[in-house]
Amino acid sequence: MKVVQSIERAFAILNEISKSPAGISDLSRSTGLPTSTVARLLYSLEKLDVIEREDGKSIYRIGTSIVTMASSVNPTQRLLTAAQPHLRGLVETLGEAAGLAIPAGYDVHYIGEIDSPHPVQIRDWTGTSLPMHIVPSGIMFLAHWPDDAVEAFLKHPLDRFTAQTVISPLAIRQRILEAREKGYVWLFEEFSEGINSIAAPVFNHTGSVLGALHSHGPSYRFPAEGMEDVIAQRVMQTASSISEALGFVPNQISK
Amino acid sequence: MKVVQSIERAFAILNEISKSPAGISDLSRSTGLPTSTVARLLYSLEKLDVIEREDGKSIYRIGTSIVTMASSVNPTQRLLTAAQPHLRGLVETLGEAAGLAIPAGYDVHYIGEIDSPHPVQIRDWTGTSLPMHIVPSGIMFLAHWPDDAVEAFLKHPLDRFTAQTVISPLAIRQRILEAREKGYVWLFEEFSEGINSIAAPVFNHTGSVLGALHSHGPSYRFPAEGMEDVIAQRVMQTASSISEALGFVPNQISK
DNA sequence: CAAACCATCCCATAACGTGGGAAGATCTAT
DNA sequence: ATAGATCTTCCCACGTTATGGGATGGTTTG
Repeated sequence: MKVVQSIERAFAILNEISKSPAGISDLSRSTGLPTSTVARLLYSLEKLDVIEREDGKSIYRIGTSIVTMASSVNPTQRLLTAAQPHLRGLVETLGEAAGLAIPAGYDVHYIGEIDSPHPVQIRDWTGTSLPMHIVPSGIMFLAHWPDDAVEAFLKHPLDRFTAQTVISPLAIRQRILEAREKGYVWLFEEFSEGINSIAAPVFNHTGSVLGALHSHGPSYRFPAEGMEDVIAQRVMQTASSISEALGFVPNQISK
Repeated sequence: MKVVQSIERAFAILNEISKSPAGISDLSRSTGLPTSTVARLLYSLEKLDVIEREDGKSIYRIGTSIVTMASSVNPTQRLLTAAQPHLRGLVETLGEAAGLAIPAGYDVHYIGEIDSPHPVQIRDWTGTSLPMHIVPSGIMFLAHWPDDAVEAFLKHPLDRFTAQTVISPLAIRQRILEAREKGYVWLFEEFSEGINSIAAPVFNHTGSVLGALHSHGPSYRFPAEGMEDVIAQRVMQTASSISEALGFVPNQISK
């Protein structure tokens, strides 16, 4: 089937406008369309509240209807969709499960995962929640909280899950600093004996932490000897790609 | 000029989808368009990343390109545009200046105003900032902060601007409670001798406070004898209309 | 003050979107 | 399991509808 021409053109124009507001002839040049065509499309879009302009002026910008539509999308849903292909890629290169989590109070909530191809694999945690201090995604979330919020967290009871679970506020603070600096965290058998895992943060377009990407596997094979750093790089890189897919611009200079 | 048919139809479909994701025949029914037409438009929109669907399924929902476009709009800009007609209306009915402000740290930042038609009028504060405790918009912002944030605010030095300025933490706490309950605040000559003002909050689509609407005038005529409540109602009503224009749904039931 | 630029409007032309309908896919009820 | 109901996808002849050249008038620039 063929894409309807006028719609394709309308969205070409919209994309230009969203990059930076512009007038008819600017848009005619940037899209390569005749001015009369651009004028007609702009007229239509304006009538439909898709774009707007200052009363007299003829500089068009994105209008209310776009914002309204966008506000109807569930951020979690969006994270999942945007991340899907990247998750797949990560699972393929690592050979281990990879998934996504979002913060929910003092817990980490698992929202999606792609399982490892290995016959020996970790169960899928999707839909469940775990305390922040026992999983790397949680440490990553804490690392992006203001200090007083972290202190409040450290004051509430911190359960021990395995012999390795770190529950000392001092050690957790240290670990948070390290997470901030490195951009990832490894946790070894702190939630469950025999499971190691790593996580890196995913940012939304405003630069705040929307969720975390993690990968985990049985400790006998994950991470493979001396591969901690290589894996960390891959995970961070994948997390960055997801952030970018969500509109996050790295090294953003706030205006 | 005439609105381009396919574009009009495409956005009719998009609006339906943003209300709730749907398939071809649902949309055909809700828009009154032939299924083949809907199918073609959906195909086009999907190719352009305006809508998306789960791999196999055919339930369409709003896609990345819409969200990306929307994320490019400056919330303050949007507030100003959406509020414009409502501000005008308020100035007309009250006969006094009305404007908008947003929170900025412990200050209130004035972003726009429409002046009173009176020859005797207050200067336009657009672009300037004032401490929260001396203007009603500021009290309104404080009223929507969590208690511990308010306490932190009250601990920092609170300057006196006029003989009437309330700087006692106790009195400000009281005033905040009243603001929460009533949904508006009057302040009488607390920022400057001879100026009275009132403010009400404006919410965004998530229900958080985006800014505040205020109106002010010379104290010798504003508010007119016994009109405090009537004016308050008008201001609150206008603020609500602006909130709704921004996608805020009153009495929202979170799902 | 002229030249360059821009938004808007008009209209003849045919390209393009349209929608009926068929075929295939999927779901539902018994 | 099976038939019917319902849905999505595909095709194609038709003519409605989008198109773009160009003219007009307004605005900015040098």
